[in-house]
Amino acid sequence: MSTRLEKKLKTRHNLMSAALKLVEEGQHFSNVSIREIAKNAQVVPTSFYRHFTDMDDLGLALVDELSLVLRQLMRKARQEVVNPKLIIANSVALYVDHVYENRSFFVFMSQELTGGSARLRESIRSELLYFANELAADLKRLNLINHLPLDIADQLCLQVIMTVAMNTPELLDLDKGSQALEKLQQRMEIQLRMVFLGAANWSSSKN
Amino acid sequence: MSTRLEKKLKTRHNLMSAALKLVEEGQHFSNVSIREIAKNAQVVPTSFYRHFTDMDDLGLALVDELSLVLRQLMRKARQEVVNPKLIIANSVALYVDHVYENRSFFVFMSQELTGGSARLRESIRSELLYFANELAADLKRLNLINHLPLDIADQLCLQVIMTVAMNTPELLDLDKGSQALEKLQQRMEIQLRMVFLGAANWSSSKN
DNA sequence: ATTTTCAGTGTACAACCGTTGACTTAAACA
DNA sequence: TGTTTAAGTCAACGGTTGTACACTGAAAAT
Repeated sequence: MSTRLEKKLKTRHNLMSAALKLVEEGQHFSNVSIREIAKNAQVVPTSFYRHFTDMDDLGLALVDELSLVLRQLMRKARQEVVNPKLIIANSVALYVDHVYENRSFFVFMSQELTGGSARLRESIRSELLYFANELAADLKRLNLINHLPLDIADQLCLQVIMTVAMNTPELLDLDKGSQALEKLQQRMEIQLRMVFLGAANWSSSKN
Repeated sequence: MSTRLEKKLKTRHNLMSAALKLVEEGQHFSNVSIREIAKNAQVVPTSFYRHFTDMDDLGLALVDELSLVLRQLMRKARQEVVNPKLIIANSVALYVDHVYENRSFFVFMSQELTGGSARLRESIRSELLYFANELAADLKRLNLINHLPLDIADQLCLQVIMTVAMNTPELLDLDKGSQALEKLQQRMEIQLRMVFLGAANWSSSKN
């Protein structure tokens, strides 16, 4: 009924999902045990080693999946070509939605960006950097930052990504319909607008 | 030779230092065990409970000490009243120095800002918020942001703090004299200048 | 049809964990 | 001087951990 490879991949996926689930439930990734993961994946503990050498190994695999989640977000954003006037507010709303839809991934990312092993941190950072470059390409394509010097445009996009990432841990602590979330969302919009405004006025300043 | 209270406080301090040391050595705070801390503090494990009910309790005590470290930074910054033209570059350099001088605290703060228990996270966030308000008061006193609307000034200061905090994890991964550190420092300066520039041009924009 | 491969099983062990309760002993107190 | 207080000790518990090793059984390869 199912090939061996299919079964293996399925178990692998179950292990990763189990880890993610435990992280989403509040545990720190470095505190999740192999046995706990195996139990949640309905597999005996030693089976873990058939798929990953290490928890770090599993973490890196999760980062890879994370990149898919980010790419998916990018695609959603591209489809919603809107009035440039509202692009910031819309993008923030889109992001917030995406975070709630893929909560566990963003919990994992936020945690490991600052707390994980050196390799995991590095891995996530380079993922964000890649994402920033994608954003830069998109904004250029939409003629939104063409008037800026190239290095300033890149810097701007990196800062946008970092600003969003920086607000994510707090975002993850708030309930979906809450007033606090509304406030945070507004704050993100203001921060982004400030950054854009700063970039726009960069050349005209005496730097 | 020494009062009972002195001895107690000393042991308490040893426990906190031991925890901090283990965190600095690469472990995540939530992964540090009471026994390990006790061993490093040259005390029997059960002695831990004479001082803290919990690891969370110890964590909150560390946040309190952290606030002292931040206040100390603020004081240093106030003494260095410099040419406003260079204030950003100087402040960044000052901050970087302070981070290297109090490495373990900033490792702890970075970790727990995103990864710790809900209470710890909240505690550190409010610490940063307090710090942002202090900064706002100082900048107003120096007539550096007096021309801005009050809410924008506050928003600016919060964003400055968040920008610095956001870059700290990466800062902690770099060696003191390295070229990568130099680059990061420059990036922080640019980011801060962008934010200031954005705030300065806020009113004149159509918001 | 027979052999090989290998994902998943089961057992086992030594190390570590948090926390308990009863104890010692020296400083603080009356 | 005698009594109280409480920081630090000690032994012990039940539970969890990572991982080694030998195994099974069905899919894949021959």
